[in-house]
Amino acid sequence: MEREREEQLYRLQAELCQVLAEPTRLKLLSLIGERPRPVKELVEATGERQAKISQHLAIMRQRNIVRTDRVGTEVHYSLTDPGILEACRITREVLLQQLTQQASLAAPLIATERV
Amino acid sequence: MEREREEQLYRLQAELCQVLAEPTRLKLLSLIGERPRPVKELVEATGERQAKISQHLAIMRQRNIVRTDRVGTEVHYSLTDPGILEACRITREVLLQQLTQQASLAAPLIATERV
DNA sequence: TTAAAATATTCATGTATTCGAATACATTGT
DNA sequence: ACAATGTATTCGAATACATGAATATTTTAA
Repeated sequence: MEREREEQLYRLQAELCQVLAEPTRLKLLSLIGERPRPVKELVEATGERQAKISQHLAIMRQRNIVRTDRVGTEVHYSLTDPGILEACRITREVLLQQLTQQASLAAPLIATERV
Repeated sequence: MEREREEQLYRLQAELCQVLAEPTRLKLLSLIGERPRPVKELVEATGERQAKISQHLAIMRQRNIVRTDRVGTEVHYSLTDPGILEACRITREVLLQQLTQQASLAAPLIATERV
């Protein structure tokens, strides 16, 4: 039963990470993280089609990552838990670490330009 | 061009998160994070089939999340960058936050046992 | 050199995800 | 009530992903 519970947690954690596993959603989280935003603004800022943005927002709503409130005809999106930004930040950091590491591996090869 | 670069980064970040978006891989990262481990041990600890573990390890190898070195017939896996553990930790934390929040929302409903 | 142990790969298949296109829904102002 | 604006949903197609089964590869020890 303890095992079962642990697996359940890993499954949920994976689902959470799945939300972060899409470039458009990462961009949206970053934008919404700065301040609450109407969909219109998100569409504009990303340059993506409205339907696409709406779909991604729907996914994040379902996961309770974002919340909405209406302001007239607009729907404003904000983060349910700003902690998600930390997750974004860390993954970005790990990525950059990876990239610089790869770059420093590649540098000598580029410098000598030999195989 | 700046735009292009930013999109590229989001794409890579998403790919990194994709690695974290699978329960078995999260479990594996946790195990490997404790100390380097031979595949055998990972198979045993997870209770999953060897092929499955090997496939997930292959994915993480391709993404440079883990590295290997042979010790006799065994292949020992270790983390390339322990920073990835931070990412796991944060996402787990956000998840738990979410769960307790939902629980506290549900509690009054359960207490009164009414619809 | 062969057997055994440990690990990796390939292939087939079912399932999930993403996206565009079209359309529906909701709110406000007239 | 209607038009306009802003947002959401549905559907189909393409693609990606996870998994089991079978098989291959590598290393050691005999």
